[in-house]
Amino acid sequence: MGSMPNVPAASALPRRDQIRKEAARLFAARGFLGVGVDEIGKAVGISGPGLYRHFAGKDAMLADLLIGISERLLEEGRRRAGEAGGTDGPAGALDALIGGHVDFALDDRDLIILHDRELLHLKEEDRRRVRRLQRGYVELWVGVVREAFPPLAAPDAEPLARAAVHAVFGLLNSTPHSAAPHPGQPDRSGLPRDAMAALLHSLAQGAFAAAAAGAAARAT
Amino acid sequence: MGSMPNVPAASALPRRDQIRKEAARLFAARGFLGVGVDEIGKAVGISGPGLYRHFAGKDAMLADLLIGISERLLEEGRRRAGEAGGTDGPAGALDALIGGHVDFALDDRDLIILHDRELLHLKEEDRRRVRRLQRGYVELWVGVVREAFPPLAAPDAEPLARAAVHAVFGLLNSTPHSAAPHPGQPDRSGLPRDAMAALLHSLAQGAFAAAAAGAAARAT
DNA sequence: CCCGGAGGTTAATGAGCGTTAACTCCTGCG
DNA sequence: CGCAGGAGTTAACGCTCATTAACCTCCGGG
Repeated sequence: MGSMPNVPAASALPRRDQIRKEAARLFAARGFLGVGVDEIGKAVGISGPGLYRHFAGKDAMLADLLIGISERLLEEGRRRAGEAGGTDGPAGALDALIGGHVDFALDDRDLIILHDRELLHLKEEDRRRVRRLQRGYVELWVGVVREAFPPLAAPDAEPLARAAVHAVFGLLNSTPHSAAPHPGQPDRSGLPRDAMAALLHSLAQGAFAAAAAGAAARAT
Repeated sequence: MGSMPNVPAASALPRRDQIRKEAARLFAARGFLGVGVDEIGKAVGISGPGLYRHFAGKDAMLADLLIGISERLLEEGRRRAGEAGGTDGPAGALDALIGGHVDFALDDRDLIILHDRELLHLKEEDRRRVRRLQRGYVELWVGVVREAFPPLAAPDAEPLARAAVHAVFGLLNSTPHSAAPHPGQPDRSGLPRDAMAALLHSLAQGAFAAAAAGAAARAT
């Protein structure tokens, strides 16, 4: 049990991580139900049921991916918001949240796609777990946004803030759609990565600002 | 062939439309590959292969849905933008486009979900057709947005404008995620429909305004 | 030296599912 | 009346696919 597994150093990644990566790519490209285990096996150089030495089943792979990304999002979000919030106040915290999510959307496109596309193929228990993590992430954002934009801090503006956060997630997660299907990680529709990141950042901030302005106007 | 089909008047909808509606609902809820033809049949009161009297196959149902919504989006978009653009200029045209898309997202949630979730399950030919329609729709928006926001009209700001449009689509199409899975069409997370529509409208405008401001700043 | 377990392999199993075949049943029309 | 054809039904076929079984092969530590 405790024996150190000899690292082949040929693949740089442990088998399990290699499977994760390829499975994510395939699931994102053709959907969870659209890819067979043989295909995933072939992608990592073993074939078919050999995967069952590493995962309990196809469902388990998806669960692992979705739980993993949900945890990372929440954890990183808390960390960044906490750090930036301490030094730069709520506005800085929101900036940090946006920046973190943009990085995720640009660098882990496959997982972002799966994150809200394949949730329904999880078994009840795993689904609940992922949803709890997602809810926590949303709450984190809602709190920060309401601190950063006072008009949204009014008690009856809470549903508004929450809906705005959901909508901005949709905005930030849209990058997969504006990019080519599966090439490695090239620049997208003519925009270099940094320009895209800056654009998404601006769009998100502009959206929140507009929501706050609307709420302020409605509050008379 | 030309015989008028007797309308039973019990279902109000022709069989074909009834199938379309139920299929859209089921596909949106569980994914194209996740629902069987027997299930669709049961949803419309006939069972299993009876569907083949109305559609050539399961693929044909999905193709019908995706082509239909893509055509309606483009057609309605052109109509609204044309009308509003004539009287209220580019800003009015953009407003009309946003309003139209918001209506779609709120009233035809199932189709909006399918629209960018299940495109890959179409046969090459149908997929190309849908993509051509989608591209036309995007171009319509890009043109209007660039007219409405002069800083985006600069030649080198074109990729920026296109990316912004994609992102705003993501924002507007996000409503499915912030709502309950499948109940009829109730109010969503506490927000009445009109408030949600107004919010989405504000968010979209704020996002575009921010993109334009960013482009103006970058142009020195 | 051996032997135990990690990591694979191929073959078999069994369920699910899209589609087709072969029959009804009803209804409007000539 | 008779019959053509639209609309359904159930049964059967064929294929895919996740999972399991049975078997093999290294390799590191007692």
